[in-house]
Amino acid sequence: MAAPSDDETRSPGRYAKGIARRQEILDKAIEVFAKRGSKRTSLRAIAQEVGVTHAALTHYFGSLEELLVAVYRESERRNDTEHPEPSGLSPAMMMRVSAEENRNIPGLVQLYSTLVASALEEGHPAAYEFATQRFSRLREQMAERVRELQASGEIRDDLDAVLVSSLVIAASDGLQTQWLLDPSVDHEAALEMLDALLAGGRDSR
Amino acid sequence: MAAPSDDETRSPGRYAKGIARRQEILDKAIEVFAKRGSKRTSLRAIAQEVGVTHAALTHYFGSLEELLVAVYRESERRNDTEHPEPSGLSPAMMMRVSAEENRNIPGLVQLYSTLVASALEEGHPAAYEFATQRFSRLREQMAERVRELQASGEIRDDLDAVLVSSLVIAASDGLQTQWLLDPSVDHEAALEMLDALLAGGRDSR
DNA sequence: GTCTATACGTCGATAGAC
DNA sequence: GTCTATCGACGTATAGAC
Repeated sequence: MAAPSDDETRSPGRYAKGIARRQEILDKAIEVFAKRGSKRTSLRAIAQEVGVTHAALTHYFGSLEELLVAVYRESERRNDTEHPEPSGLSPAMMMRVSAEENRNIPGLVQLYSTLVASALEEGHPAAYEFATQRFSRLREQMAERVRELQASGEIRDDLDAVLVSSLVIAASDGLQTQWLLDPSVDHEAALEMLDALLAGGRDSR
Repeated sequence: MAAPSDDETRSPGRYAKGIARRQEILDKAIEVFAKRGSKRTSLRAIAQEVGVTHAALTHYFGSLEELLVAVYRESERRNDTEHPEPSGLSPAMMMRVSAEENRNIPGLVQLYSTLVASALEEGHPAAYEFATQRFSRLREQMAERVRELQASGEIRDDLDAVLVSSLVIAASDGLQTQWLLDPSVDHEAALEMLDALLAGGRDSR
């Protein structure tokens, strides 16, 4: 929220040429991820498809993990700008909409899971920073929305907004995992049920 | 559920000697995981601390991933036998109790996340089988418990038991992740809130 | 400033000796 | 049944061409 608009932590300088080239490489890297599934995520494989040497990737991104974070962040940013989120959504539907968009890009959901899992281990600062920032930003946004809906009576006002946010985000992430492993898991219905519970209605399904 | 009591998919034979040796190595591998954190999970590092060559580990377990699955399964099995789950728990509390026990073993939660993330990618059959089995077994157990509590009036009977189970498991997993990354996330309170919502009470917190 | 070429150490896996 | 030896691939680091 307080962060500047773009990620400049590893840009080779603030000159237009370098930034443009970095962006160009990042674009191609995203294409590679979108085209292939979750396979072939090694530095050398990405470099080969992008058309450069693997050393060029580390030159611009510092490490494989930072490249992966950049790919995910940029993909998410594009989703947000190309498909701006409709307003007035319930908490669970907010998560559901963005999750559906991510799912259109093959490999992106796997990339997200990999980054979060890496963040939990020691020695992965880039993944850790990505995951903590993502969750805290998401919780803030969601909590604000929850408070609005509590004010308008659409969510029970006896619930802590931050707790509700953590719960909804957790449910969305976890349900997506279960659904990917077993498509018979109806994650959409489960999120709708959660929404109904938060609203306090008895007519949930 | 229908599976035999032990995992024999990669045992070097059904002779007592080989199985005993495998178990012995597995015991030491678990000690290594319990002692260290999530670090040093390479085949060679584990082998060194166990006191064998890395080739010996692949001989008994086939691959690193299968060894990791065996370590997690055995740890979970010991938890279940040493600390049998109290009966009469609510769904969210069931997850909370077992999660707390897992958290006592350093590195086990990270191992779980790594296995699930691997399961989502192609080319990780051992992790995939582990994750799908775990989730489906957990959902079955939990759904049965939910139905009991619905019969006794402690959970709203207008909710689908399987959906509730998926939701509770997802919330538990996701909240644990958020809590590990940011301990200010009160995952216990969030799970209690979910329990209260499922019960239909307005006096949740 | 960009990028290639190259080398280093480690990885998981495998083959074959004992 | 367990070892040594070896393989190809990995991420990373560095030197130097342009």
